[in-house]
Amino acid sequence: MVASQFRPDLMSVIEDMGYRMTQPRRDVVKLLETKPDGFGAEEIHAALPEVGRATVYRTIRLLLDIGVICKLVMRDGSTKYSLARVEHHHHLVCVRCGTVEEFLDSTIERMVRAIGAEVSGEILGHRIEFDVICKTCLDYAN
Amino acid sequence: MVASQFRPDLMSVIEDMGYRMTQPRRDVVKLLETKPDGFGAEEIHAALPEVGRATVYRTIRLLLDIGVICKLVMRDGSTKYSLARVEHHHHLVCVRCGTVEEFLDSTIERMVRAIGAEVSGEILGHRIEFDVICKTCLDYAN
DNA sequence: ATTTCAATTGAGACATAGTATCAAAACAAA
DNA sequence: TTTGTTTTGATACTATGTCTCAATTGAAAT
Repeated sequence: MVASQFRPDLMSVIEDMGYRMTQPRRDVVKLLETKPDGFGAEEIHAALPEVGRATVYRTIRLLLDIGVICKLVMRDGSTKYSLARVEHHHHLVCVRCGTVEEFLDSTIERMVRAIGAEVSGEILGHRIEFDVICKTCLDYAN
Repeated sequence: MVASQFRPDLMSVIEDMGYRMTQPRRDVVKLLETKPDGFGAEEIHAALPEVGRATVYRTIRLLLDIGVICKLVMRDGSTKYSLARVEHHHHLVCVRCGTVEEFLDSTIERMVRAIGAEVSGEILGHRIEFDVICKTCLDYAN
């Protein structure tokens, strides 16, 4: 099951957390919201010359802390950030076109619980990413 | 089920792949084999002043390519490398003491197949890491 | 044992991603 | 409008890794 597209306005989330509504933050957030397939920090910085590099990184870190975006490590080791539409999910990353799709699956959560029972320690969290070739790319190849 | 400790000699794997047996490679590999809980590149470089930094990184990349070590991304975003005792496995990383345990589980592989049937694209690979508090650390806390 | 030559090395420059510092500017509450 | 805290931008710095290139080395062929 693919995650729904619903997502509250990011800027109001920042406000609700007690952070200030500044112009640089508005600029960064507004741009991020146009990137459904994830984004890199330098890409954002390049697109917003009026916002300092440090501020771009600080805003990304802030959004990560709040939990409204997540950090993805690609197969090639590079980093991408992606809007988090739902709280807990995993990612399907297309290795051909780079699109990132959120993935919700009760199978995974059942599995995590099953493994929790098997291992001797205590499971705190997990990171799961699937490398795929998405439908669009598959179709295009044929 | 935790992966077995068996592993062929790394240096002979390099040789078998047609790469040269050089002194720097021997030094790096010999050191890695003493690190069951993973290692960082700079840690290896610092411990081997007679081997150039580039060579340390090159050797690590070589071992990654061959598939005898794997790259782990920790919860804090830092990178660690870890000996791969078995070909396909996942990791249990203790967030307290840092030990890395390999993990083999048919549940995971069944799950991956099940998800493959659900998604529209084609699954090529996956990365799965569990953050845990290992038995030793749990016991120590009590 | 010596030659040969591609593979490998070390030094150091470069690249990339991100953090720290700190004076100046901008919010927002009073 | 004042005030005091947050936030910012410029820039230096750190960490991790790659690239370049002349010099060296391993090992295969003599």
